[in-house]
Amino acid sequence: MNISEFKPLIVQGDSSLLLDVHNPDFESARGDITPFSELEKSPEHMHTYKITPLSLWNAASAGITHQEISDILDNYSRFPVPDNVKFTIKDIIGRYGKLYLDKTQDDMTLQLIVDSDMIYAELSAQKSLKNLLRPMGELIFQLNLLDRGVVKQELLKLGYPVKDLAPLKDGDPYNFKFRDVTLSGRTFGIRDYQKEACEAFVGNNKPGTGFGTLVLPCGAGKTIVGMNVMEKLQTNTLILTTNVAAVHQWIDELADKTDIPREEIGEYTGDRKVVKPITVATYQILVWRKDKESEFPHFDLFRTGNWGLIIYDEVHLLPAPVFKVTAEIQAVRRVGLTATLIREDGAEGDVFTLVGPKRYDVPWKQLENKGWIATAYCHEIRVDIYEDDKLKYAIADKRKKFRIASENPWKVSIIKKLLNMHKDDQVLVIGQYVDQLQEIAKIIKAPLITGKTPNPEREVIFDNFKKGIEKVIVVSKVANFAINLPDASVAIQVSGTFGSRQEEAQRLGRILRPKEKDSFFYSIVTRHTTEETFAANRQKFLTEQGYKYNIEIWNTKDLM
DNA sequence: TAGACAGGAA
DNA sequence: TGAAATCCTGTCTA
Repeated sequence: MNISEFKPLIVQGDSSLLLDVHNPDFESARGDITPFSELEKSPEHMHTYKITPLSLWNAASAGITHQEISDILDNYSRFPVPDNVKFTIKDIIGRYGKLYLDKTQDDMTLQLIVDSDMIYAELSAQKSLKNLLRPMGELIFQLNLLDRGVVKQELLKLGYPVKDLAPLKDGDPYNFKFRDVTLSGRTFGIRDYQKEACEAFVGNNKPGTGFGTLVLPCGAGKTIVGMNVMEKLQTNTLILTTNVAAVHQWIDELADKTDIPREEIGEYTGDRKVVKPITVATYQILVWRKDKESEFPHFDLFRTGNWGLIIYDEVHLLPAPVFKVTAEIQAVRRVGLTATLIREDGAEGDVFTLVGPKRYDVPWKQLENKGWIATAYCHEIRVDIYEDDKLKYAIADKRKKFRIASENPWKVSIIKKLLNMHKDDQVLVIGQYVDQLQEIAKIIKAPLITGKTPNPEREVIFDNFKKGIEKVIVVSKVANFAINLPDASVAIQVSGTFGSRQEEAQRLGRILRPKEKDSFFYSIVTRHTTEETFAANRQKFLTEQGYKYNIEIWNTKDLM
């Protein structure tokens, strides 16, 4: 028998990759292929990855060559890698850098340089580019400075990623230093991977660097990485976040760990509109407008202030109108921070072109191995549908079905059992429907926090939880947003959004912080219902990060 | 000046 | 596919 029959990977002609989960080389193969492919399906025996143009260009922008990718595939492939796959990889990777943007003599235009007559002809004939690109001959197009982002977007749609070498403008300088000892009295140091992420972004100021996206797990200190970038660039910075609590957290962290005086940090939100050399704003205030027809009154924030750097926190949530402004201001250095580049609206391409390609990514497992985040065990518990719901389920439409399955009363019994197993741990019970959570909270006698819970009340509950007076709290979708939610080591998910991968990632992230202790993540799902399918989709992201879901079927007889 | 709350948005 | 949370503005009250 040929030894290659035992290799873990099957490369198919349609650029999909099948990876054998039970193979001894599974882990190393997964680590090697994720930089240039995306996980599509992760059932128990075979995982499917897909090589897409975007995944290849992200790899290319990180400096991976087509030869390296082919070698990785050859190395793990059970059968000879189809020639057309290798050819496609070479072709697509080769497109990265074929087109590039550069400066011209004057300040109002840029030039797009292509490397072949064919592409020149193709782009000249493109309707969508007619008003944007002016053919100048000798493989050069001219474009207006303001169209820089739109042109890049259009070209990506046509399958040509543009390498942007046109110079970035410098903002006003702003000098500050990190503190050795923080205001709160802790010694402060930047971790190795945080430094690496920062360096991958800054790129020694070479042309084609100074914009990009950094992917780091929840709890890995994205704020620190952002501040590190600021410290390298020493310039006026605009920081954009998803909510006011995050705005305050950025301000507190900056005041705590750098010598920037508080009065030089501006808060630009619904409450306060203060612009300072360092300004933190929400996305929502930027996209606010009176009605659909009027202008965005707060967009001026981008143009005033002479920013040398814009930080897009949680870039996977960046709203569509902000992409538009970002397209306009392509000359400003910008960094996107996120735990996952997946967008449920599929706008990854816009992030790639307008904010910038992925420059850095660490698998969660790697940080776990190094001890920066807790070791987590994930379990999916499947239980039968409640007898009384069977008929209702059968005749319900799709959305009702999901709700009935989500609110399966057996789940409460399972929660009780799990709480018994984790008597000494701090536990979060997380769910999607307030009605269901109210009932659970009543039965297990634990406090409930939903969006309606007033802030002072939340504080009290959080405080009791931190002190250990309260061992369990029940939380609704606030768990996805509230950054002041205390650390726990066990999370029980009773229901979740229709297959949202980033939600699952967020929720697991909730229990990764207490690193001295192992963490447990339970997801309770009703058997043989639509909930199973959505749960499988939710888990994809975590599977990609190397987490293994233990699937258990719990018998209802044991729950009575 | 601060807060509480309603209403609309995405 | 739907429910829930959040944000911003404007208005009212003290």
